[in-house]
Amino acid sequence: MVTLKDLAATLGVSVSTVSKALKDSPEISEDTIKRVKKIAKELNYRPNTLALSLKNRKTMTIGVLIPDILNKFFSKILYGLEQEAQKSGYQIITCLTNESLEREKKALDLLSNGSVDGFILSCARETQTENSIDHFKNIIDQGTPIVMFDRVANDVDCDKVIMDDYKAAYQATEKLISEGRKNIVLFDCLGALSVGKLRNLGYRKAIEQSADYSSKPKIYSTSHEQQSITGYLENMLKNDPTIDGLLCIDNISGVKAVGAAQRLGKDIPRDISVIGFSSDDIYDLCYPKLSTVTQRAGQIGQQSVKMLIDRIENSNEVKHSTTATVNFGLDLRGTTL
Amino acid sequence: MVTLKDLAATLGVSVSTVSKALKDSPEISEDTIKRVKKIAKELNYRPNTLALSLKNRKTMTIGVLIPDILNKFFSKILYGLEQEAQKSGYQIITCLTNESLEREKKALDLLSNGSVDGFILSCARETQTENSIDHFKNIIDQGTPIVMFDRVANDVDCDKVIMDDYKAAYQATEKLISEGRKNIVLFDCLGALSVGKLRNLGYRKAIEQSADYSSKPKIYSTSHEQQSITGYLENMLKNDPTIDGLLCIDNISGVKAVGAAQRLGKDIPRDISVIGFSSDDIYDLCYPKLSTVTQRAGQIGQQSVKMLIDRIENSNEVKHSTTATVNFGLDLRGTTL
DNA sequence: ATTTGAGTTGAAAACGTTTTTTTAATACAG
DNA sequence: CTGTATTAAAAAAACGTTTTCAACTCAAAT
Repeated sequence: MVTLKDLAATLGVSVSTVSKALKDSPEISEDTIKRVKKIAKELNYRPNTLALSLKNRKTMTIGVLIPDILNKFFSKILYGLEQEAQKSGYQIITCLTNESLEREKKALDLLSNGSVDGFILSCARETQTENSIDHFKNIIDQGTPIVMFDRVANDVDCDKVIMDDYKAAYQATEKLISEGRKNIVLFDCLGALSVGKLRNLGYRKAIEQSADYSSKPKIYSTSHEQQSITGYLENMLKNDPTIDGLLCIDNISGVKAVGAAQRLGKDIPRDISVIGFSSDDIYDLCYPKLSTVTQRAGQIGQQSVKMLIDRIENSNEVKHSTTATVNFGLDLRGTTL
Repeated sequence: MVTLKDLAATLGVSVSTVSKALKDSPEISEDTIKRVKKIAKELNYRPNTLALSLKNRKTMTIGVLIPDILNKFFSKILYGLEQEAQKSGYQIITCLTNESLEREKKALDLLSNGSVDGFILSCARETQTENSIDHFKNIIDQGTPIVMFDRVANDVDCDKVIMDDYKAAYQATEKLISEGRKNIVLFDCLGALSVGKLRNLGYRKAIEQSADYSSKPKIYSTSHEQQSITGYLENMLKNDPTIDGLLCIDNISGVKAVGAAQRLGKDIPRDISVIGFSSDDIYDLCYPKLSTVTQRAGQIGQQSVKMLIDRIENSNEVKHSTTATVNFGLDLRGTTL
């Protein structure tokens, strides 16, 4: 690593002269500037980011906490975050919390000592189950801004980016009702996740509000172990054979449900309509293609970065927290009428 | 941010005393140590990582370059990397190169000024197409170690972690031959990727070497646009109706092929056997479940971290580059006999 | 009473920057 | 000539650490 000192030494001038020359300071003579730049290029000098960050108390780095990188929704988010951060010259340092509260705390702790200018995060499952929020509050009190997305903690005062999960489930359910379905079921393997609750609520509301629909809301739920989902769905469809509408509120079970129904000899979408939630290209993995509520993951990421950078770069202004809502899509493909 | 200076000021001692006290130096009296630690805890002092890195010329950070985070193989790798890095107290800073050579160069450039202790990367598609390697060599010459995984550049002298793609394709093909298949096709949408070439080679070799198999190798290839793959596969199976064995060498088209074959009225695995490549749980998204060559992505990640940290922490020793080969699995599920 | 030395503490340098303050040298006006 | 601008460069301080070395205090040993 070649430093200013090295340049100064080879040229026989002082470090400060070199530093100024490299930024075209008017204090330095044209000639010196030229010489300095020449040698800097020759020796491939590049300023040490660490030293700069230390000096400026600004790292141009965003800490990102992702609960589950294996979930495509989150990898898409990460993609959006990266894209947008890069535009403004920010780096991203990613920590995978793996749905664990402890790891979330650790990650926050590790980075909140000057390593990052702010955080963008989605709460770990455990964090939401236990409704733990003090660790967030500490960071914020300490002056480091946080933007939460998707799985947000309502009781923490910070900027948030969400999708209108309530409305999405509501509209998807409405669609099923409008098809004349009589036994519309919500399948939930999201556990205590905030988004799951909202989707449940939206479904219920749509069912209860509809004049054309006489049955009660009916929710099947199971824990989030992916392995058994296929089996669970098959049993569900076997034991409750009049199900003719199915809203799957997680990322993947829509596709599995289509397969399960077909194996039971059901014709899709004649006998049963299926709508999934997805940020994925997974809809193409069954036939007919899955109709989905589409989460605009990329947009959520972009929006989060914008809000965080705004906070960081205007940290002097006081401005109370805002919540941005990113639009969802209701993409009707082959599994609905 | 509370610093040593702050602690020193509140206690009326010097900064050096505080520093030493916090690390239980025998130079410092028991009493002082106690007082220092107490106040440090009270004020929630945490050492500034930036300052430490600058001082120690060691960042405990690994730069990771991922070509495509939307590819589950890579997200699994990232997961493995994180897990393993954490064990040794290393941070990971991720850059998504998005398959672009230019972004790969930029990322390397950005981080190779003291921000990271080493790199772990898989080459961008463009890098492999253009066979560009100088940017890697520069980094290495400069003294920063690189570990490459999966998509490696043969002409760069550095540690590498790969799967035996050649052998994997060979064995998968052998399996199809041993079923008595007569028209075994390889479907390739991997373009110029190094791993794709190896898989092609393995397939060819198995076909050509087999005494029981009379046809020539037959390879269908298309560009890597995911959208059209389903259609392409359907056409392929329609136009070449005697295909009875199919080796799909990318992550996703195996599932699509199963669907396509079924839509053409073929019974799987009676009429046609399908084997995919995967690091994914995607095998469960068709029925019967997809037989796959399984890439142990997590292991690849772990191994990469181990090798890099070994390099970093023993940078004094000269030791020539090694290539680790991580085992693959041949998981026969429902789409083979 | 002086020396030795152990036990504590503090000062200073270093890591690589930027920026403010000083210094030195030259040019010009009175 | 003297004093004052002007210019160009260097020195020093700062960011937050760690570490080496110096300094001081007090008691024990001579």
